[in-house]
Amino acid sequence: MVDSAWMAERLAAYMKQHRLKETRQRKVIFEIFTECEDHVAVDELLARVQAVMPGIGYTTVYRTLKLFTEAGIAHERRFQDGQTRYEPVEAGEHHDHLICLTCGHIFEFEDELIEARQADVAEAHGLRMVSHRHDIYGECLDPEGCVHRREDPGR
Amino acid sequence: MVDSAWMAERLAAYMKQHRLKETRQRKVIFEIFTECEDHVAVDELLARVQAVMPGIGYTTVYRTLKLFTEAGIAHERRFQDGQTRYEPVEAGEHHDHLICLTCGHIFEFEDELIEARQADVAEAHGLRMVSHRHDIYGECLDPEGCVHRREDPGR
DNA sequence: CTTATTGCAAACGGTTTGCAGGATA
DNA sequence: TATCCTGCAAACCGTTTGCAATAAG
Repeated sequence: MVDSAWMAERLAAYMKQHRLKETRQRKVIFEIFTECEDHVAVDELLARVQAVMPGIGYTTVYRTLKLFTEAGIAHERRFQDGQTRYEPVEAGEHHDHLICLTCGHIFEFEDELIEARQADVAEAHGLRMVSHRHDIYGECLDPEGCVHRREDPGR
Repeated sequence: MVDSAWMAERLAAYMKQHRLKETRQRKVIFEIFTECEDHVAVDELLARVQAVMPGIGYTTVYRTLKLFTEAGIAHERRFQDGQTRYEPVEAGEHHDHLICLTCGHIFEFEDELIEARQADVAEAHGLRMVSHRHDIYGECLDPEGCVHRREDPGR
C-alpha cells in the first residue's frame, strides 16, 4: 500500500534541501501520482492530471516525475513497449513479479534466498548489486479453481 | 557458444519459406552478427558492418536484425538504457543478465539455486513456471581495475 | 522480367531542452 | 527581489516507413 504521508515528507525534505519551490502543479501531480497503485505511463498520468488542471503541460509532468525519482518517492520502469512508467515507492518494497499467463494476475513476491544469491552473483563478477528486475512467468496449476480469473489482467 | 552453422541453416529455411532473397548485405550482417558474442546494440553492429561494407545503410541493419528475430536466430532485448540490443540465439539457451552501470558491460549468468527457487515461488502461488526474466544491475567494486572499462560502454 | 531489397530522406513517438514570461519564497 | 518553475516550441534519439532505383531469382 502507498504511504502518501511518508512520501510527502520525503519529498518535502528533498525540496527543502535543494531549495525547490512548492507549486500548484507539483501538488496536483503528487496528489494524483500517489493515488496510482500500478505502473503509470507518463501520458496516462498526464491525462489524469489534465482532468484536474487542464492547462498543465506534459513537460511539467515529465520533469516532476523525474524530480520524484530523484527524491526517492518514485521508481522508473521501462518495459518492452518503449514507454517509461513510474510507480510510487512503498515502504519495504520489492519489485519482483510473478505473472500468470493463464489468468493475467500479477503477484508480487520477495524471496530472501534469491535476494541474497543475487548479491553473491554480482560480487562474483566484481560488482556491487544496485538493483534488479525479476519477472517470473507461469501458468495456473489449476485453471478451473483459479481465484483470479475474473480480475483485470494487468497490462 | 554460437552455432553459426545451425543459425545459417535456420535462416536459410526461413528465407526459403518466405521467398526472401539472399543479398550481399544480409550475408555480411549475418557474418558479423554471429561473431558477436554479447548483446550488440544496433549502432554498434552498424559500425562493424560498415567497416566491411562502407555504403550500407542503417535501415538495412535494422530490417535485417528484425528479420533475424523473426527467423528465430536472434533475440531482441531492451534494457534500461532505451536501446534495443540483439543476441544470437543458442541451442538450449537461457540467460540471466548482470549489467554493470559503471562500465556498461553485460555479463550472463545462471544460478541453479535461483532457478530452483523460482519454480518454488511460482508453485507456492499456484503456478507452474514457464519462463522468467532476471536482470541484476550493479556497479564495479573496483572501477580502476575494471577489465571491461575499455569496451564501448553501451550507453 | 517479376519481385524483393536497398538507401535515402522524411516521419515517428517518446523524451529532453532553450527560453521568455510567470509564480514562489 | 531573486530564484525557481512553467509551457511552448523546437531539438533530440532511436526506430520505422514511403518511395524510386537496384539487385536477386
